[in-house]
Order: sequence, then C-alpha cells, then structure tokens
Amino acid sequence: MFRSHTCGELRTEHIGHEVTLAGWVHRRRDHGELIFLDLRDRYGITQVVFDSITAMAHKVAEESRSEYVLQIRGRVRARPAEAVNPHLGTGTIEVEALEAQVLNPSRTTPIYIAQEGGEDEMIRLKYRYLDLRRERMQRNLILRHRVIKFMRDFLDEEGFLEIETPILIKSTPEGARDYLVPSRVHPGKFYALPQSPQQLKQLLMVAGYDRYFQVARCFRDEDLRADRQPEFTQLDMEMSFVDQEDVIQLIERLFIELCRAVVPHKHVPTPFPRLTYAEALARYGSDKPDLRYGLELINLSDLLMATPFQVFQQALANGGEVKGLCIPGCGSYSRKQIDELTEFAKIGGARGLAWAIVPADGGEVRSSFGKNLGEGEMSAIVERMAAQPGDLLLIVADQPTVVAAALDRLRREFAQRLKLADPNTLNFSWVLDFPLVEWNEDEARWDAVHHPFTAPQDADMHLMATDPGKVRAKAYDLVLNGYEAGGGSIRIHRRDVQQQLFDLLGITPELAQAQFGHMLEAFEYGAPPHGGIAPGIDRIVMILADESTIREVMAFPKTQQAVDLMTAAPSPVDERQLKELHINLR
RNA sequence: GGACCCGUGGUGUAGCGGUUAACAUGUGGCCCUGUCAAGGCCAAGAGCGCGGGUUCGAAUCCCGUCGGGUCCGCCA
Repeated sequence: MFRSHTCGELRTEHIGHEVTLAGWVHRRRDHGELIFLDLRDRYGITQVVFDSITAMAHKVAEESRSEYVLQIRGRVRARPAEAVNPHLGTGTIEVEALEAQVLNPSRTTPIYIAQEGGEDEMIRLKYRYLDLRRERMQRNLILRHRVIKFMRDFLDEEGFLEIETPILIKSTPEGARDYLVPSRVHPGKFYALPQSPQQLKQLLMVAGYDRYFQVARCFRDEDLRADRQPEFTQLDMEMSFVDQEDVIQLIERLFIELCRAVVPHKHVPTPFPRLTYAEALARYGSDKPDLRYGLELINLSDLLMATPFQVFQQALANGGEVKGLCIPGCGSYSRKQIDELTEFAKIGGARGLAWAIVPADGGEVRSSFGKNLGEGEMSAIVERMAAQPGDLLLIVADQPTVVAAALDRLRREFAQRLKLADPNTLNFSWVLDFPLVEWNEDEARWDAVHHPFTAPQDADMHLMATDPGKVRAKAYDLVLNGYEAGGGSIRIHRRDVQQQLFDLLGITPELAQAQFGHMLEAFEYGAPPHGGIAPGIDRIVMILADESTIREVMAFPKTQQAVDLMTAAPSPVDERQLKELHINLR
C-alpha cells in the first residue's frame, strides 16, 4: 500500500496517528528551515510540514516542485489555533513529515493546476490530463458520476433492465449524418455508429423486455455547438404497455428526486409545467423556452389588420404576423444600441426590427415606425404590450417562423443582459403535441418531425390523408432552462398505421423493406404498445454544474472542428490499413 | 458552406506605425522556523500563430492562411 489515508481524510480524531500519504504537490511554501507542502489527491488537500530536524525528508521537500508525486510518512498533529485553515476539510490538522520520497518528478506544467482557468481552452484540451486534475473538472466529473449513478439506481428500483446494444449497426439515411465504419470482411460495405439505439430498443420491446434503459453513447456527424459534441451520452429508455402520461410521470419523478439528491441547493418547480408545441412557439418563439422568466412574445396582429404601415400590412397580408417584446427599463437605449439589436434580430432571419420607446418622463412615444401608423394604433400597441414608462418595445413582422426565431433570440439576449433567469432554479418543462410531420420545401415532401416510428395522436388520425401538417404526434420534449434536455414518443406498433405514415413520407414499400425490413417484420410478431424517451446526460449535467458548454462535463471532448487536440484525432492511417478495408482515397 | 470574435515569454495580459516589446504569475538561484495566492533579493525566458504585402520603419496597417471559440445553416 502506498498510502494509509487519502489527502482529504484526516481530522482531529487522527491526531497522534502515524500515517502515510501519497499525492501531488499542490503548493509549496518554503521558509528555509521549515517547509509547508500542500499534498493533493482527488479527495482533498493536506498540509505537510517539513522541519530541518528531519533532514532527509526536509531535503525531499526542498527539491520538490509543483505536481511532483510524493509519498510521505508522518505524524498527524493539531495545528496551532491561529494556524487553522477553515478553507480546508483537513484544516484543523497537519502532518509532520518523518520520511518522504519522490515517486515521480514533474516538468513545469503548461497550465497551473492550483489556480483555476483563464487560459485559452485550446491549451486545456491539449493537456486535458492536467486540466482534469483541477477542482472544477473534478467537481463536474464527480457530479456526472452521481447523476448517472442515481439514474441507474432509480431505474433499477423501478424494474428497468440496462441492456447494451451494438455500436456497429446498420446505416439509415434518415436523420443526422452517420459516422461510418468500413467492413474489412465485406468490401464496399459499412457499419454506422448509432445516432441513438432507437430501433434496437423498440426491438427489445418486441422481445418482451418491457422496461429497458441504457446509458448510451450516441454519434452524429454534424457540426458542433456549445451543447453539441459528435459523440454524446443519452439515458436511453423504452417501456411497453405505457402511454405518454406514464413516461412523463416516471421521468418527472426521476428528475425531481435526482435534483434533490445531487443538487439540493437548486430549486425545482413542480409539477413540471406543460406547454403544447403551438403554445410554446406562440408565447416564446421556441420549442424549448426558458421558463425561468416571462418576457413573452405579444401578438399585435389583430390590432393592425387595417394598418396603413406597409411593412406590417404586407406581412399580415402574406399570412404572417406582427409580434413584439416589451423590454422593461431599456427605454434609454441609444440608436446605436438599437441598431445592434436589429443586426442581432437579422441573424435570426428577420428583415428588420421596429422599435418604440415609452419615455421614462411620460412624454410622447418615440419610435421607428409611429409616423406610418394609423389613428390610435400606437396607443393600442402600448396598451396591449402593457408598456410602462422607460420600456423598450421591439416588434417583428414576418412569417411566423421568422418572427419566432428573431424574437426568441432577442428574448434570450435580454434575459441574459437583464439577468432575468435565476441561476439556482431548474425549470423543467414538457413541450407536448409536436406535429407528426413537416413540409420540406427543398425536397418537396413531408418529413417526420421526430422519427418515422412516432405514433400520431388518435384524435388526429382522420387528418392523415387530408391535412397531414395538422396531425399531432404522441411526442414530447423535456426542456430544462431553455435547452432540449430530452425527447421521446409513443411508437407506432400497428403495421397499418406504420404503412400509412411511410406512404405519407414517400417511403415506398421497397425502400421501407430495404431500410426497415427488420422492424416491420418484427412488428408482425406481436409488438406491444410501447414508447420511451432519451434525456441527454451531457446537457443536463452541464446545467446542473452551472457550466455553459458540455465540454466542461466531458473528460475528453472535441473541438468545434471535431478534433481531439490531445491525441490529434482524426489522423491519417497506414496505406496497409486502407488496403485491408478496400478503401482508395480520392 | 457562411457571419462575427480571439491568437504577444510556460500561462494570463498590456502595447495598436519608431519602445532595449511592458506587467503579473510561473521557472532557476540565494535568504528566511508558522505559512496556506507565504515573503525578500537576483536572474533567465517571447520578437508577437504562419506566409506575403504596404512603409524609411510592422506585434501594430492590408491580403491570405492555420488554429481556437460563439452563432446561422445542419442536428429524424
């Protein structure tokens, strides 16, 4: 044994004990004849004192530098009252070194472990094994472990079985771009890495494993974002003989209890608020609204049906809408600031931004468009938006999707600027009644919004043939503080309904057979009604950890170009490897 | 594919047409028995991501390129 205790373990009760510690030199305070070393491991920090009387040990301390790995035998003693360190768990004691040896020296590290952050993320990722020594990353990875452990224990208690599914699976052109793995044995053929174990978990339902889950690694070859990595982890789940409400109830209990266990200082409003997809878009411009604050979109369309203002009039005439946000207390914004907001809205697709200011001193409303309005329209707008003196009104007129995108951006921007979102609230919510399909302009066809196995709502079945865009799906998203934290659905278990949907999606029987033949066949052998959900573990842990990127809760993440800076993956391979795989590079 | 931001000793920053390229921290040496971001003294360490251009003169301006980030597209 290299150690008798960890560096976070010793307390007053250990005083007088002889102990052996091993760890890294966190900091060194060299007073000449007396040297203090903070020895660190992942459990904590213990102060070790080297007196020159114990000459051999003292010499080791003298030669040691940051991040040297040391083993120290010593005696635990109380610190003098004035030398107690309240910031350390071990702060009431110290270890008087009797014997010490360097297990391994360290070069000067490119990042300083004892001091948090500040440096370019590039350097942290290149030397991730050093970055991971730091408290922040340890805290995040420990939290992640606790979250996953809680999920496993909870679902085990609920009768779920964790079943592994293959990583090498069949590629299907639906959805995200697949990562492909060439087959050596079958020239010209490829496996795909799973975007999620979707089909496999449904087949497990057919197989009678009526409560399945998996902490599943998923792969999507799409461009990265702060909350998107090419490989990520989902709590993949599926249940038989359930409806939407059963899934929702179970997940709600899971997250309420999880948060109580791992982040007890956070406030979780319950029950989780529920919004329909249509309502979420109408009120917040997003299907994943942050409900920690209001700042809702206000519809002005009906007030302006007869407006002489061309921009509004045309938008309404073309089936669009006019909506706005009332930003409290921002009436003092300058033209330059408003111009910047306009540019910001344009990123969201808006062609422009109409603004109005209700002066704080109660004077006339100033605006970019007031002179174009008809009689009484401005006062109607101010009244509808409940604008108070000192408020800024921002208005977008366009097609509903554009209005929603632009105002959603502005809503989130102002929530940040005005600090409207309480960082210690976890606002889980459900967004329900997603459309089953949406019209794809480019390809001129209907696409599945969720995936092609999602069941339509019974009440909307009659619209399948006549007005498919209006059919709602038995699909639901779990939203947390403005992030999509998970999505799921009740699946189609009847062959005839599946056929109807394939017809709608333009998937011919031949194509269906080639791509999903195994699924269709399986469903002919007694598929139970089933459904599930897949919460995104990285995103949820990110939010629980108060981080703003999922890289901070992953041990070895990739850059925006999907590169691992530490190992330099991806990398070229030997000609011989390519040859074995029957691959010629173009 | 596109927009924007960033790139200066090991690390973090300053410098924004003429500086011996500044500061902090870390690093090396010396001194120091109660520190915990220990302290004091001394020293070394970058030619400014890379390549071109403009200029008498470029870290500073321009063009390109590489790398990192945020976002749009994309993500059933």
